[in-house]
Amino acid sequence: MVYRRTHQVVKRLAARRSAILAAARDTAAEGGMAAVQIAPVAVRANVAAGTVYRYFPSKAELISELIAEVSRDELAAIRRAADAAPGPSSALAAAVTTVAVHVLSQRKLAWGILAEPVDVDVSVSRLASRREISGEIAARIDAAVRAGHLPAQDTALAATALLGALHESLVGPLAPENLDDPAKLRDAVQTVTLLALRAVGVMDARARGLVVQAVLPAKALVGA
Amino acid sequence: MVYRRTHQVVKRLAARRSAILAAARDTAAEGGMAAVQIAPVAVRANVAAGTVYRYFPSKAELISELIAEVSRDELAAIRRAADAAPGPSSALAAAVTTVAVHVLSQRKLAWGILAEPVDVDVSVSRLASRREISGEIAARIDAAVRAGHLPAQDTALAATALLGALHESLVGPLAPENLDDPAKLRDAVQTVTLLALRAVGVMDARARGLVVQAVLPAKALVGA
DNA sequence: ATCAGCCGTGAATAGTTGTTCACTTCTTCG
DNA sequence: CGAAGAAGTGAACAACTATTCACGGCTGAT
Repeated sequence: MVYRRTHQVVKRLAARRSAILAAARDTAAEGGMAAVQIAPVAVRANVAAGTVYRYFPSKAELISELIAEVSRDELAAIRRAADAAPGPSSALAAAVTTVAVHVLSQRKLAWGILAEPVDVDVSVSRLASRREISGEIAARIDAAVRAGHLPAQDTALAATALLGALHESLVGPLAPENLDDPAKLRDAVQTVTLLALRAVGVMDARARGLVVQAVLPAKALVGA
Repeated sequence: MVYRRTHQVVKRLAARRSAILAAARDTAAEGGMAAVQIAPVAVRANVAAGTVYRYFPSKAELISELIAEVSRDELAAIRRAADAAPGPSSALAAAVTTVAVHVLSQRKLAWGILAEPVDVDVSVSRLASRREISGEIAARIDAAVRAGHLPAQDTALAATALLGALHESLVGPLAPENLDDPAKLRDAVQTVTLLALRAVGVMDARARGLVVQAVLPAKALVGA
């Protein structure tokens, strides 16, 4: 063999792969999943359509990786926020607020990742994505239950319900319109966080306190 | 003119139209929205593919009417259940339970109506459907707030969040598996109803009582 | 009975995109 | 430099279905 992959080439290949994924992500953030078609993504990544297939076996695989990537980022953010909280209830509040802020700051992308119709089958990766996030929330609920802050309950079902509430009310088709206004955005985040905390059994008065504390650090994340 | 539509013909045309819609509904209930293709629906309705287009200008229109029809039924059931309740809080509990029971008893259809990817654009009719149901729930929350049973809140946002929670936890991809078992089904309905009531501010103890009362009549609706 | 006009038909059409592949260009190493 | 092989290209292909439409049969008034 007179040709071997040199380190430089390996790096270039990895960079190109990332560029294609990034192009897909940007496209989805702008125009939703429907806009993520091979040809436009290829153009955006400065490659030919055929090149995309050197890196991803199919469009389904490309989108699956996109979903996985976004999901990873989301999960990391949730963990970071929750781990920084002083107690289990605060951690849960922080986790919920983080999800709310995240989906609001990238609404089209979130909608695409979560629910937008896609012409290829991405159900397994969407399922995995939901499972990860839901599992994390469930763990936080469980911690609060074990600490005696919440009544015993089916934490997995509760976590799923909370995420459904957040997504539907913030990025679903009935989501309020003017969420670009920072004040309205904060109100919406507070409102849904309050709903979520009460849903799992936090007393109204205590929930209101937790919400206020959770929203302060989360606001800083909006830019991230 | 030597031909005019006689009453008999008008009736036959209406019947055929209904048959096509019913075929579409059955198909969706069995195989989801993806299975609702013109050719299979036509076969099921005992007509040719072209005939479908004598009754519906496009597939999008057919599915839109399907969504509207299911939505109408759902709304009627919610109103019936809520109006039969003794007070505003019971009415809200009944409404929530009704939604839960309905989506569970026709999970594939519900998923198709609500969120399943469709190749044609049905966003407007889905939006209308959600608006109707959400509006009804919002009205019930509002009634409970005005009766002093709940704290003041953004009822529209709360209603949307509740529906999101119900749908995601009961028909979403993370919904529990063995909901065919009646006991498990009842547990799931009770759990999510409890979550929903607490979310809007019903005290835990009181919410548990409302749930029990609401689930009794709702169980009878499962067959409907 | 008969004919005008509507209803029903289903094979053919058309438009959309993911995917392929023969060919070109680039990279590595003797 | 030149050969070997990998990466990149993009036009052509394939598959899937909604939609069309020219034709045959049915319905209803005369």
